[in-house]
Amino acid sequence: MSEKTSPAPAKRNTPQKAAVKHALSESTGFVSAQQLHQTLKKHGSTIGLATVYRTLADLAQSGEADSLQSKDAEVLYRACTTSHHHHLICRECGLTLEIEAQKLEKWADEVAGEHGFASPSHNIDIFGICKACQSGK
Amino acid sequence: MSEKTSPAPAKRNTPQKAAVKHALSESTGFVSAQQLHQTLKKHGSTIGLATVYRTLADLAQSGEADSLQSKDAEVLYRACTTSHHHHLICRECGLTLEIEAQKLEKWADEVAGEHGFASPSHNIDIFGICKACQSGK
DNA sequence: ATTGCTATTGACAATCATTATCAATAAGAG
DNA sequence: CTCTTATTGATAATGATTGTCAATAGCAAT
Repeated sequence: MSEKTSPAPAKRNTPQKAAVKHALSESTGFVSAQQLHQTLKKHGSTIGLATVYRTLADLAQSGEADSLQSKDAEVLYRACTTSHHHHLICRECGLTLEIEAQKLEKWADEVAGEHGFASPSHNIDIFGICKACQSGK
Repeated sequence: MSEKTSPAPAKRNTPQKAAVKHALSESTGFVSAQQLHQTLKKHGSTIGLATVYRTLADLAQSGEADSLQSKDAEVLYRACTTSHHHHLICRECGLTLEIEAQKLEKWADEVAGEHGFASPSHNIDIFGICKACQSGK
């Protein structure tokens, strides 16, 4: 051990990362790493599956993407604005709308505080069947 | 095919199911199927892992247990009252408190309705560090 | 209490998403 | 251009969950 606590990895820009970002921004709803990998390959990319996973994890950590768990125990990602928000997701087609809810943020933090919980965070997602899927069916 | 849509499986009462229910009710927070299986075996049970999974899935479906996905992509279960509610969960020790929030239920359904989404449902969980874990640390 | 039907069980194999490994490659600084 | 090392990609490994299937055991009828 020398002195610093963080070795400062020094990130590099690669065409793979750009490709993942682009593919993610193209998607309308939440997509899995597997799906994204398929899409990328379909478009001619030779990107590796592991790289897609790594890049998505990075994006999620840096706040450039949102992630949530599907029923099937897979993680879904979606490009997003950096501000905090929640989602209204169609169970049929995956259409996703971003929802702002200052009241909720406040409510959640209050509930945590009332019970003596520190560092509150929360998970709020609403699901339903969107208009298109209701009529189209 | 005869006439009914559902062959009505006709559930049976077995000591295994009772054991799982009991073990689940003993747990204070959320536990995984794997954990529960370990616990049961530690107490002398010879129950199979698959049976634990099956029983938990049944309990979750019948509303006798709540389930949620952990970060590690595993499903956690917890015995609960049959009424709808949410959770305040300690990230450290797993301590879980049930939260009632009529306002929230209403809010979620309204948001869905405003955007034309039918059959609304939601996923709301609050996380934090409980008092004990804050001081004990 | 005994019998018969079949839901249930448990050991094990099979899936499937995700992560770790590691040699080869290619950013980016000098 | 050269060197350092972050990054990549093919593949193996992991780990939770589900499927398979013969053996077992509820439970309703006898």
